Amino acid sequence: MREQVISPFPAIIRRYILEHMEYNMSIRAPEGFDFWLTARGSGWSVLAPFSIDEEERTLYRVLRRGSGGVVRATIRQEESSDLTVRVESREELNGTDLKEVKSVVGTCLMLDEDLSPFYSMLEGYSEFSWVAEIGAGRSIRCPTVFEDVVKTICTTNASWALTKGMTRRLCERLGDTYSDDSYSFPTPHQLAASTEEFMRAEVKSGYRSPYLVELARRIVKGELDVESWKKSSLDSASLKREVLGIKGVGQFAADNVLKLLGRYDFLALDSWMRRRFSEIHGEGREIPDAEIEEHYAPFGEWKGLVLQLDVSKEFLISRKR
DNA sequence: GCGTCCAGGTCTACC
DNA sequence: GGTAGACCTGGACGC
Repeated sequence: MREQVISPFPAIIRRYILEHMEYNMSIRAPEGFDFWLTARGSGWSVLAPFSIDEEERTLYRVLRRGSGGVVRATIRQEESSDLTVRVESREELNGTDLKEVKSVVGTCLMLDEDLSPFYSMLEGYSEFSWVAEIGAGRSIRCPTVFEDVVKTICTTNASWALTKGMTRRLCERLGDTYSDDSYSFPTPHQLAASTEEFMRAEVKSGYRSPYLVELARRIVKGELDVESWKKSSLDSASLKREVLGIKGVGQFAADNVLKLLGRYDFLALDSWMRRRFSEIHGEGREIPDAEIEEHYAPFGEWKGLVLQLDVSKEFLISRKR
């Protein structure tokens, strides 16, 4: 559908509107899936090239297709359970392109993840009955493991404002341009072609810069296949050892990457979680990690997710429709 | 406006 | 195996 718009915008904007194509699709969501709770409940949804509109309850994502073109997806959920996805592109898209976008959206929203075993396990814990009631437990992940790892490294030893700044500049400086203010996330090749000096000066990723460039270069050289982790047959402890092989990835970051791979065996404790746990369960006193570990041990392979929900309970319930 | 302090995880060297 | 110090940015705060 080509839009014909007569607008007061400057020429460059008007040309953009006249040239972009729009496609609308719907995606069947799993039973009880709450799109906005999932999108707003995850910090990932505000890290470029994701963005959200609180008023419209909309998630945006700029993405680079396998063939190289850049599109922007606008994702919402109306009253029905179906998700609506509007895809904007400056090139004509065919069925294969749209199928690719649909698949990426499914990956980002973890639509393929079955949480019913998790909800069944929680049935024995009345203090967590709210989790299944509101359909909590899902979050946003990136289209690639590479992007998830890069962003996780950008969260380490950084305030949230700094993390947001680093990821935004990564897209602006190294990604592909979709419009004046939206860019795709750089591919491993794009990041590998950068330098530590450029990253320090332009992305302001500081001492993380050599780690990020090295990660991308190892992937490009074929020394490291992080995408294979999605379907790895390794047990979580062995997979975690592999993740820890990336420079810049320590205990917290490795646990977080595993969570994004759908494995919740580890806690991914950061300073905010420790503080929240202390407020909720320790009357503000400092609590050793071993004690937190012990607290969630009964939840076994789900303990990381239970901790995450436990410390975010108020926020999640307040975001529920 | 400037300087100082602090928060935020990981790495490396050292014991 | 455990610990101390360095790494870097941006926000808060005091002057």
